Amino acid sequence: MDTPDKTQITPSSSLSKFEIGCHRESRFSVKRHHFLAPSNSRVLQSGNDSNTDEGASEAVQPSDVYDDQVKCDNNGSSSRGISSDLLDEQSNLAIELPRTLKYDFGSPDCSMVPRDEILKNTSVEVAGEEGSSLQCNKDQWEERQQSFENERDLRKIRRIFPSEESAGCEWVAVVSDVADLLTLNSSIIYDSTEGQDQRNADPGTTSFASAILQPQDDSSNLGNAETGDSSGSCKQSELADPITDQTPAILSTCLVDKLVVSDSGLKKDDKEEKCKQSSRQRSIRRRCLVFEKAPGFGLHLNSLANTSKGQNHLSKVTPSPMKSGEVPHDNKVMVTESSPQTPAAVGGNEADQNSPEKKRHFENIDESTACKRCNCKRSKCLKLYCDCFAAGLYCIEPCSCQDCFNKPIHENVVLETRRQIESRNPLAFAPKVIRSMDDVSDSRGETNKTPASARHKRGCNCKKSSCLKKYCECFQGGVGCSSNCRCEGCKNSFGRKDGESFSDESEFDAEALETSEMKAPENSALAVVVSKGEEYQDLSAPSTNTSRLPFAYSGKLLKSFPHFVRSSPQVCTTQELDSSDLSSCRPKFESDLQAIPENETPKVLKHNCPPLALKPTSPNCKRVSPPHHDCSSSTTWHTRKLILRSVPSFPSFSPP
DNA sequence: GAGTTTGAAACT
DNA sequence: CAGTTTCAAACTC
Repeated sequence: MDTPDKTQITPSSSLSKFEIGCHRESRFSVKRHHFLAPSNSRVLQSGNDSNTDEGASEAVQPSDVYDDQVKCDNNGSSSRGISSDLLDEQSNLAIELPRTLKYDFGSPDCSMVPRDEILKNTSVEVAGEEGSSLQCNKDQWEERQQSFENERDLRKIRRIFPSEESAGCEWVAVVSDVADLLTLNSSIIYDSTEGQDQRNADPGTTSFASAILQPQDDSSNLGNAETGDSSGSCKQSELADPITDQTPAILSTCLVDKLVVSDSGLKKDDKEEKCKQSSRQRSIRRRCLVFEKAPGFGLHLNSLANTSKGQNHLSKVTPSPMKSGEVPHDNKVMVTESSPQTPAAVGGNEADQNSPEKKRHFENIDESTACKRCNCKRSKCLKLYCDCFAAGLYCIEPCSCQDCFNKPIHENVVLETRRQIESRNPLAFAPKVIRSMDDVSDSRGETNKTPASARHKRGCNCKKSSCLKKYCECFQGGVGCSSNCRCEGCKNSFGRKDGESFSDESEFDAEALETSEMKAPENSALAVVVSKGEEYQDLSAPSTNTSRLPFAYSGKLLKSFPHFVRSSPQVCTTQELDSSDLSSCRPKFESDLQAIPENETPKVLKHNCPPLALKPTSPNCKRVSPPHHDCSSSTTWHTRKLILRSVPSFPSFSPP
């Protein structure tokens, strides 16, 4: 039998430890995924050498993770397969144990003494009976699943679990509390974790997240089906603890376990069933995590613009449907995420929303447009031609691109390409549209109707479209043209640039605007940065500032949310933001959002934090409101939040 | 769905 | 920096 030796485990153990401190969300997801892989057996051997830092980095290498991910996917033994019905109870146990052990073990500050004991016991038993092989391929894994010895191991493990449940209640509760804290108030995340969270969105995280999404369609469905009617509590945990999904696996796991453990009324069989469900639920959680991460990058309209006109702002933020790996939970997740404080917002239709079809119906989203996806054929999605790439997002299955390299598995290529592009144009990946409250009264004397004087970063160069079609980036972004534009015959309904005038203002309003409303910003692929005061004011007072953009972001759709790619960090304080020169400053501002120095409160937060409204008080409170008037604010806000947390510079592996 | 138009991005 | 080419989205039919 293939049993990893402890030396191999060691790194993992120390790794987990490290991860908890520095890369909670993502790393954990990564690890967990690992565990689901056939080769996860090695985890079982996680010995006590948690002190061994050596090799930790190696184990943490995103590339490694991705590689594993790829392997898993390729050999058909993805987490999906394991977490699904294919495995019996024992399998689930075998899988869960490592996961639990690892995290528990690695968690330095987690009061899991009981589990340490368990770990030791488990480690000894499992490792002792099994061989010392370092590798465990699928076949071996399967064989192992069938072996009597393995069953015996599992039985032993099972014997451990019961006591663990009770013994672990304490730490579970602790962790769960933490998770709750994380969930209850997004702002706490910043306050309490500061630098840590900043690292959450390292490339590895997002990349990995992206990677794990695709193969989970089945499990997704499974989970959906199961949670849809059988585990209301589970769903609640997901809905009520959106952040938890991003939190370390231990948190998620704990929560799940908590559900089981806390349910004293359950019989053993019920608990076992719960246990199985837990593993499946974890799969769901991973997906959730993915989605949370996905929209993290920048305020691209890809993410913002697609808010529904209707009541359903929640759904608007819904990540685009994942192709084959479709994750029906995406909507739910996003909803949860977008309005963590308002479960009621979704609670009412929770069950219904779990159904993709019903959710879509609920969302009232045009399927065909709800998911914007690229269709690159020759750029390999590694050029700005690609909307996904340009938006700092990974392509996902819904994309129809060919020879796409903009995927997590090609992370290095993507990052390198991005680096090169940024070297040429530091603002290449910066949001294209800047919105500033201060800019309301256009000092340039432009006849602009765009609320809050949103402006395209570079301006357009339209010649024939009269800036009335989506060919025009200004129009597409729902902003008026400015002096930065070199357009000819500008008739931008959002505001024409200098020197351009409408022969008939009424015509403008009635026709151009109407046309705009029908076509423009719905699927805007442009990125938007809300700067300075408006960032908050506009958000909190959606109906006022956006009056001029009746349709600006009322688009029904949301571009898909391929996973964002970390953007290079830039530094800029909001103080540097001068309303008169937002264009030049924007990048810096953006960087504040995207790249928060580790262990340091982002300046943007220090200076503008107030509003940061990081403390959404009401579900309906419109925090960030891109132009659309609907309630997507909370969602948008969430996006902002994610940005702050998830666009860190390269993670620092230096211990705190 | 195929073909055309358009303008940004990339290239020279 | 300007001109040209490439590219993919937007648009039209």
